[in-house]
Amino acid sequence: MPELPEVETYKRYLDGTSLNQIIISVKVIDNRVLNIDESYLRKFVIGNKFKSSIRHGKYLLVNLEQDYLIMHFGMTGDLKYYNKKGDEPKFSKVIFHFENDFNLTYTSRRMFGRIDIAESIEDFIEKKNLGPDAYKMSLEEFKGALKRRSGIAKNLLLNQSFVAGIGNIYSDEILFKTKLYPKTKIDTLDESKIHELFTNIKEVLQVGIERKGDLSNYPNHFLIPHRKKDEHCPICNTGIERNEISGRHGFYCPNCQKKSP
DNA sequence: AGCGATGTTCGCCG
DNA sequence: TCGGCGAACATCGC
Repeated sequence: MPELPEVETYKRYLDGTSLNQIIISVKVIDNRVLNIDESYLRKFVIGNKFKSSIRHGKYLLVNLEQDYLIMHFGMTGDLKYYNKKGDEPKFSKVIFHFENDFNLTYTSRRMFGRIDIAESIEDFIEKKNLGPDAYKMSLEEFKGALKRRSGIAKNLLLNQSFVAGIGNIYSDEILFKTKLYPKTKIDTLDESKIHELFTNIKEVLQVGIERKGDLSNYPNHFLIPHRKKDEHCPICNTGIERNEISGRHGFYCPNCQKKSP
């Protein structure tokens, strides 16, 4: 489920369950989710503790004593903390077993997520070429990220090198709230629209985090409950349209989100 | 039973 | 060089 609000929810879940316990063992059920050798993962993790965690974009970086365990969740990743042996969740791929006999499992159905090790946050962000975190960035950072950028608004929001954390669903929601046609060229926006876009990125993600990334029960005036065929805009009742940009399909209101800004 | 899916990456092309 | 595009990855629920 993971865009930024979901990953933030996973972070808080991990922080609330799994910190400061010695990791006794690691069970790798499917090593395709590992970017590193199994033995290398063990070497860094076993006998260590998760000290704290940081989320950058859709990545969760868990601080070991020195290094970082990096988790990315792809489209179907999740974390579960559980005790009983029989409770091992479906799609578990890597399980961290703690001294108190509880386990934290990283699950992935479609195998798009990855687990990695990094020596520092800065190295990792640089290696992945990630932009500033969409939720934590300042207006100045956002404006900095926009410098020398062109292209259409939807693609830019999805581009993790521009700003990290926004995915397909939240990009649609942000564009909807800002009343921007998804293919609006970003360099045509004036200062006040840029500011509005920034504010809406924050507000939409804030709501997402408050709702723990659960998309199933959003207020009606959001686009999220209307992301399907034959739905109507909750603001103006125009039929919601669907288009495809760079292989992702998105939804928008052709009346609220007019082509020329 | 086929289609589609909240992500990333890579190669191609303009 | 950059941006847009499409494919590839892999799996399962609807």
